[in-house]
Amino acid sequence: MTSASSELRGKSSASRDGRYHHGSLREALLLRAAEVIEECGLEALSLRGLARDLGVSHGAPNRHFRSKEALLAALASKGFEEARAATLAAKEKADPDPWCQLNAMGRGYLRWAIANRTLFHVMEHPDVARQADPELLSRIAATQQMVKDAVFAAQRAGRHPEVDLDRLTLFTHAVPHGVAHLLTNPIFEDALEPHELDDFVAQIIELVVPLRGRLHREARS
Amino acid sequence: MTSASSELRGKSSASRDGRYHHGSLREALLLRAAEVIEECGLEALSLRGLARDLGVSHGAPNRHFRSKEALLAALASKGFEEARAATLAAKEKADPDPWCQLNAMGRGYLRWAIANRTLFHVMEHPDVARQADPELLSRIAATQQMVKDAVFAAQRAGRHPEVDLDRLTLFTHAVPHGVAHLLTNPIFEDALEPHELDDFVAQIIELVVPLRGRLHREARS
DNA sequence: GCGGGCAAGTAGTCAGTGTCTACATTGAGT
DNA sequence: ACTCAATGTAGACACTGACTACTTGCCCGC
Repeated sequence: MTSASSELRGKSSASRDGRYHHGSLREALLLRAAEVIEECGLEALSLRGLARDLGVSHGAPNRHFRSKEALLAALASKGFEEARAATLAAKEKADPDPWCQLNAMGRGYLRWAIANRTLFHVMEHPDVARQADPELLSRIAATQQMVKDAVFAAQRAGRHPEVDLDRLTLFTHAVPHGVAHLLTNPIFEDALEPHELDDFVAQIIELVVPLRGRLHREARS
Repeated sequence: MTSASSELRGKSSASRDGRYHHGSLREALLLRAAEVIEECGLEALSLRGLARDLGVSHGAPNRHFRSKEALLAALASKGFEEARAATLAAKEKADPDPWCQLNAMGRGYLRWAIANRTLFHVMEHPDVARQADPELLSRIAATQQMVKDAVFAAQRAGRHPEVDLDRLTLFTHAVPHGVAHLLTNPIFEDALEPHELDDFVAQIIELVVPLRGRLHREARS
């Protein structure tokens, strides 16, 4: 197992100049961790490497995260919160029609995931899910509920009334989720030009929550 | 980081009795690795732990896998092959109508993923994708091509003729993929009763490749 | 203002890990 | 029978996560 971070890449951000206390080590750790994962992969992440990069002693991270998994859980928690916020923001910018809102949410979620692939992958890491961090769990539950509510509203407005709500929610959630997963996987070389991203996302989501024929004025996001 | 395997759980299968050569260490390693990941998580997997469980010295696994990642890649490769086989088998059992075939493939893939969640997760592990094992890559390409061909056939038979083939393929692939991902994640307690699995899978896939109104006699699988 | 208490950083240690060596054992083919 | 490549062994090295006891410095009540 290689050592990751510090030697492989120039210690990115500042090795706090002399001060005994870092000031915001917790946030710095999370930030740097995301960088390292992005560049070197999840297995290459090490608490000691992070400590080196930030110019603190190897034990310092333990003051903020009981374990490596706890750090990952915090990262994942941050990711769920950001994803939820992005999805919610997209919803609120959209037309009040439930179909439009659900469509906008799908696009918002998918765009966020593509733009934040590292967090997205950490969120889905099975080892993260395995531990029951209460903050993490509550944020996940909040995301789930948000999706379910929107799916319910759209269902009342005529979208697949014949299907059980939970199943419909799962399906609806799964599409942007799965697409993001396939797209952000290094296996599938992401031949996705930035300029066609909006169009791409819109067309994919249109397959799940079709807006064709519906009113179509919605705020740009 | 805890030590994983051996102490936590009784060494499952045989510590080869005295023989110097194990006989089929490679396969045994892959099998045991899947067990350990299933029970203790991916991070808890260790080559030394596997060696202990199988009763060989700590260096033996290196004869078969250059690195831990190589072992994971082999596991993933096996997963892609199995998934492809399961999907293809489902296709060939189905009615020759392209819609029916695509629908059957989706159900076959989803059922396989639910039944083999461990392999499924390894296949998607970003660190696995990061390394370019040629066997792995070719199997992934084969899977992709299989899906694309089936989507193409269904498109010629009238399914979403307005959408670009690559995008439609991505969407079609993403649904069972995403659903399996959400379902097999320990976060969402899988309140999926085995007896309702077939019905559940069918209803989800029906949302992607609707068969309603089409001929509906197909072999049970 | 000052002194105690406590959060945050340090340094050392320990078991466990991946990966590399050099060496030992086997079995298959000539 | 003899070779030789494949496979397993044993030891070493640098690294890791996690624990400990110790140090530093900031904040708050007096």
